[in-house]
Amino acid sequence: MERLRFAPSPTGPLHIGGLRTALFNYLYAKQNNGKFILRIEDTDKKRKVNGSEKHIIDSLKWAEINFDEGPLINGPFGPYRQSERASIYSKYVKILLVQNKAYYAFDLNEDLEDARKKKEKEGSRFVYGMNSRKNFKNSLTLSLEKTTELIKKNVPYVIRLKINQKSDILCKDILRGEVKFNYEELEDKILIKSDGSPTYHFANVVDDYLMKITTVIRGEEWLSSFPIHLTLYKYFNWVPPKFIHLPLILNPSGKGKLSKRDGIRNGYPVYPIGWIENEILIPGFKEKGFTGDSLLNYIAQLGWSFFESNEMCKLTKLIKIFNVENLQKGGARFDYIKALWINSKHIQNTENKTLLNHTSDEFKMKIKKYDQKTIYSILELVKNRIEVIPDIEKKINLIIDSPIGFNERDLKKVINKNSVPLLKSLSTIFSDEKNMISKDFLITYCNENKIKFGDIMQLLRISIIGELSGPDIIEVIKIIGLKRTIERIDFLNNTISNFKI
RNA sequence: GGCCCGUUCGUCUAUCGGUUAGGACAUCAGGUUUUCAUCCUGGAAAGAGGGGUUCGAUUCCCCUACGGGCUACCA
Repeated sequence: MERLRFAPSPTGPLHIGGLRTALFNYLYAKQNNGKFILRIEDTDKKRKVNGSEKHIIDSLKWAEINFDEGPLINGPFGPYRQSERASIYSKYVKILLVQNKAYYAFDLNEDLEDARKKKEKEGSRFVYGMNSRKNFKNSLTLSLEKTTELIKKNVPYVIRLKINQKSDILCKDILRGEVKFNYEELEDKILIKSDGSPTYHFANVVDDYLMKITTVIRGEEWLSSFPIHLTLYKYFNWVPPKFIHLPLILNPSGKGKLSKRDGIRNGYPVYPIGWIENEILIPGFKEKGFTGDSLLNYIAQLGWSFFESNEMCKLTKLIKIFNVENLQKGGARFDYIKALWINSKHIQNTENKTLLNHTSDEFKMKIKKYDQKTIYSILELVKNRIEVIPDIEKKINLIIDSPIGFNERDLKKVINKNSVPLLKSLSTIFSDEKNMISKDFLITYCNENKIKFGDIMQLLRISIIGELSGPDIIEVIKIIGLKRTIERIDFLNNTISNFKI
């Protein structure tokens, strides 16, 4: 059975790059009737951010990416927070230590820093590895007695992975084929930090093994540490899972990974749901009026494609059609305009009842006064003008509320010295019960009285909704009724009568 | 700088050696409409550059350029 995981660090809010990784893992798992696991990689206490784990879980929940095992719900391979698995890591690192595949290192940070700076001056990179570790203070250079003594004296130490082979290492990625690295350039990565906590590399591999992960789908930023991870599998004699390194989501300019700063600067969201920072809310896609389905639909097409690129897909369909073969290798730039377009398409394909469910409680109360048929017909009338969720209320309100004021620019455009008499006669003909108000009726009326049809329609439109653009005004009149139409015509007339033209 | 990954219209992408290089968003023009939006029709728009391999390369290989990732006791 396939078992996949999403393993974020709670160092801040989840962003859509992470959400996409979660999505692909989820799709692959579900497509194969497998399990999707959420594991919180909170090994770095210093970088842990309050509320982050909640944001991750809430975001997944909002997008309806449900995990089968994870914190809160648990499962057979828990705990699912790495901070709660300390004893496991120390048990496994001992195995490496005993087998001489890992070693203690007592170096001071300053010494390492100096070595780094020195190498940097020479124009190269410092690597704590097979060619340099002899110059440092570790259990490979110190005698056994000295090492035990230092440990006994509580001198801080880290445990490093020992890489000793002088050859290439071939790392197999399903998407990219075999990627070649050289062991000599690899660092003796720290496995256990001086505070006893594991680093990502170690905890991640141990947990993937223990949690029986079969396929790892993660971001390309992990490709360079891929050989370290495979070495760990080899040292433990474990069969590694399959690996897929996803291309990154780039910011719209293509310069660098999509980041929070870009989003704030350019006014688009980067988080699925909002995140509060310094007491201000950074809106997410949810707050901007996206549905979970449309966000998922959009990000699924960043770095992956399927035949009908213009087809709107819900999560259930994505599960069916997802395939690894169509994964892209190059980074994909984020395009908010396209995301917005997909959202509007999703909304327009959604049935009225569901759409109304998305509105505020206040609004739901408000529309209770109207019968359902009326509200549905209004919604049908305005549906193709809805791009984000808040538009639903806005567009319906435009019709059921009387305009509080008029758009001044539009008003100036249509009002002239004929407007007052025209409005008066409109008020009169709308009041006459004998008249069956329809488009044809108005056209005939215009022809008989030598009035431009457009003039009448524009006056009607601005009196009823307060501006010059909007849905079919005859339909609006049918919905709101003649009585209110007349009220609105009269109201406009009164308003402009006091106007200097 | 080093190591790794990548590169098809402005953007997301299709093409698994032979295509008038297709679609979508955006854009432009036209049509429908009382307006705007929707919708419909159409246009402009791409294989980074240079070498190979091949009867034939966007596709395979090499070099260069450009972009990205990594380069922490961060993940």
